Amino acid sequence: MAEKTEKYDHKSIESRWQAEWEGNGAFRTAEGRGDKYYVLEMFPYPSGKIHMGHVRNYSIGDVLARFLMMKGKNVLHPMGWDSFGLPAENAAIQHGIPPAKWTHENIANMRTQLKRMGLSYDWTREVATCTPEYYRWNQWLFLRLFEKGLAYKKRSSVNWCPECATVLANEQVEDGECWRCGSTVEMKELDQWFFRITAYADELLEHTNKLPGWPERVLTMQRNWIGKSIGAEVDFKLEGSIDAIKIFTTRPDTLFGVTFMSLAATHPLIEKITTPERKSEVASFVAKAKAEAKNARLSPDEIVKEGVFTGAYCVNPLTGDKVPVYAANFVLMEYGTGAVMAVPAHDQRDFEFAKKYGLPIKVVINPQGKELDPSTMEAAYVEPGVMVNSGAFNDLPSTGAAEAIIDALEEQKKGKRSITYRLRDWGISRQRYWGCPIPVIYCDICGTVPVPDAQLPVILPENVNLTGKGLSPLAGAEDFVNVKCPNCGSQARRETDTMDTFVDSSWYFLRYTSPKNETLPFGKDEAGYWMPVDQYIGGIEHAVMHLLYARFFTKALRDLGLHEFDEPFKNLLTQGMVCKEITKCPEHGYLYPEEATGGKCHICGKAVSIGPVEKMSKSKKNVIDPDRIIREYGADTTRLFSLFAAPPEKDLDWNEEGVEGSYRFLGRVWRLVIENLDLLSEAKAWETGALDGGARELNAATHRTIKKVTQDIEERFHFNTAISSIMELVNASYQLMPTLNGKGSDTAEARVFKKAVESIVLLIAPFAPHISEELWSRLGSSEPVYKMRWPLWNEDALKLEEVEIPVQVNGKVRGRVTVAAGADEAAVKEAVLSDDKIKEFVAGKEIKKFVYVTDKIVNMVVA
RNA sequence: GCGAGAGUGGCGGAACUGGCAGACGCGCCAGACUUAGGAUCUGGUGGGCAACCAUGGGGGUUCAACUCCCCCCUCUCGCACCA
Repeated sequence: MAEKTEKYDHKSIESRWQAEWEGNGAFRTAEGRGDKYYVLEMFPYPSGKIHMGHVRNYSIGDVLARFLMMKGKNVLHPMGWDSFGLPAENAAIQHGIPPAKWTHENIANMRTQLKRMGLSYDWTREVATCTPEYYRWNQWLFLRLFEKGLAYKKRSSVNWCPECATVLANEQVEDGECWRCGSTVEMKELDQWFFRITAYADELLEHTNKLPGWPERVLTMQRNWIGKSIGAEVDFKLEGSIDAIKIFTTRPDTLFGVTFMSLAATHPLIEKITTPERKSEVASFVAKAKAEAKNARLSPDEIVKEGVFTGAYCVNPLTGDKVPVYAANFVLMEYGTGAVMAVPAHDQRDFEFAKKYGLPIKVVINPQGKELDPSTMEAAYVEPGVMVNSGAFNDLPSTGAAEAIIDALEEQKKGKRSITYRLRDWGISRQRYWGCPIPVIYCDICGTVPVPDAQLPVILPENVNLTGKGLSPLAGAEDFVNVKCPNCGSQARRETDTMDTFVDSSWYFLRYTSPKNETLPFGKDEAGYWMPVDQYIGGIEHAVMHLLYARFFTKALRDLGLHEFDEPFKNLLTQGMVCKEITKCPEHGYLYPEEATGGKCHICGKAVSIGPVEKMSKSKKNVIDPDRIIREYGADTTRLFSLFAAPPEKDLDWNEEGVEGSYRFLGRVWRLVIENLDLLSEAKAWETGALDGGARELNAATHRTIKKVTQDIEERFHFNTAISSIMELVNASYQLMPTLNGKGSDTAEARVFKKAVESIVLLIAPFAPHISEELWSRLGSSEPVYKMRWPLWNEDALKLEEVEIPVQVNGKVRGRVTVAAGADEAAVKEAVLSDDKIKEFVAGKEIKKFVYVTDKIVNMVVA
């Protein structure tokens, strides 16, 4: 071993194996049946470059996929592009690049980057949502939903920027202003297409209880978003009118405590019922409340509850009491019926409102064994209790009374049981160019006509003038708009809105199961085999929108007979953000690290502050370019660090020293093999048999590590601890190295060493696949690692002959004894009491208690 | 305000059903090999001179608590007048 050891050259190793995998179609999915596993990472928007969030996301997925392949599963691990969306349009407006060109270049770029990461995707299944091959099925599915009444058109209000003359998505409205030009956003009524997601509200809610593989907080967020409330609708007749105010309440038990009525400022009845003498006051209040509603930045308790009397009265259907009708700023038109029965004694908002305007407070529920006094109450009593002042319902527990009161209302036809959801139907119309055309034609004679299936896809035209101004860019594309009615043949117009891009991503996981299918969006058999996705991995930011839409689509498509399962994603892993400390100059703000060499700002020379750790973002100048890291340290190091630095669900704190540590570790593994290559290629790996000393220890460590890595990956996704245990085995292998010197390759030491090294190379394969392949082939295998079986551990090898037991006296470790593994208490007690160190602590005292946990610990209580 | 999650060395983080707190890595300190080391290998590294003290704080259960129970504090995320 005189000559210098060959260096770990990540560049040539990684490019060689990537070419190898690509050349022989290494990760092409097997079509055959078998024990399947579908690993899916959320597909990216092709912005042009991958970022660290992608690196982390795909590294997690790739560990799983490669691990499961080695475990013998039939793995589906696809990748694609969520490639419609506004950035492409902005690039066109700002730089004159056609969106299609921009997008496809970005895809090509990012695909190269992903390949450089060595990810085990089956690229033959790649999909891009902006291609007609994909979006024709978007259109096809739209038509099926339309036929079932699950897609419909209605007028609704949208965010409208008067300066840009265009509609904005909610996320493009910042503090009530246009993100692009800063002018105040208005609400505008427009015809919009909707998907009737509310038809599935109950099932979407119910099935959150059938997703044990999802994080609880995601399920909670979805439940809150759906927002089911069970209660009753009650009609309050208006005095001197045939009209009634319909309210929704979850507290029918408080119906006898109603002392006034609150309507949303935009409630249609307000104008009708306001008495002439109150008109001007009400009008100015409504105007003020509307203005306030736009500026929704304030938290609810910062907004003062205000209202105005309309002059009208309505009648409590059960008591016949006459109560005044108010318009109030805290009542939402979008929820329930836009009208609320006010019970100040038992609702905090109503309480505050009543106090402010001197309205009566009537107690109808008392806490058990207590009596509330309205004149001294300081807050509403919202808990259950005993009914009072409620006629026939007095003395009932309030929880039961609610049911009884609804029964009475239903009997008298004054109300009924009712369920309200917070969830609204999904508005999918977008007045944008770079999206999937909605396949509908408007004919003056036939009305709204769906495009016949045979005419799909409705191709998105490429020669469109994009200015960023005006409604729907497609409206100006004459060739596109003007069309013959498929029904009657007369001149007609195409729908010029495109679909929300969330439609595209609501079923892409199904398309992957048969991406080339030309007769259906996906084959029923293939979907039946591969679905559901066994493990879905992505960011928490999609907790509600994407994941709810995808669940809805899955259910709707099931009811269309396209497949037969209820839920798309069996297990969900939401990975944490990638963060880094920020560097800030007191005068020049955020700086890139290289702008602050030596802790000084490069402009003014002032001392900069480092920290705190925040999510990587361009504006904070704390981004790290994955390309650079991969170039300097290699894909294996980059992957390894992003998995080692933190468990996947937690935020990851990026630091370059840590990356170097991972690089050093791979170098250590490299040398472990290369420096001992002669011995390793001659020796046969140890299997079973009696061992002692260092060989026995290393063999036990090997099997312990196999067990730990296997369990950490498959049971807990604790990749960080899996990696750390491999590091321990590497350290242990180095410890045995000196004893190998000069010994033959057929000694037990050499053979155990070989077993340890082989195991290390196989165990790091899912994390650092390139170096693993390289070392595996150097060890003499003609078969690649990805075709190897994952190593198994032998429980017998884990068993120890002797164990060292810590001995506690009164809860403090005072010594240790070594006993035979599995020794009984009597034997251990004898060993403990004959130990000199322990004797000191026990001398002259009485042993009150002796606790022995087999092979673990001794604790004695002495006094 | 409501809901969820989290507080452990200088730092990232371990500790699975209660059983030696701080695995592994970073950083730091020493030694070896070297012309040299920012390469590599080896050893050390929670605090305190010690007894002891230490897992956000305070109580409790237990032979034994980062882990279980009660109260409080802080931070992050989500929802936010939902009737």
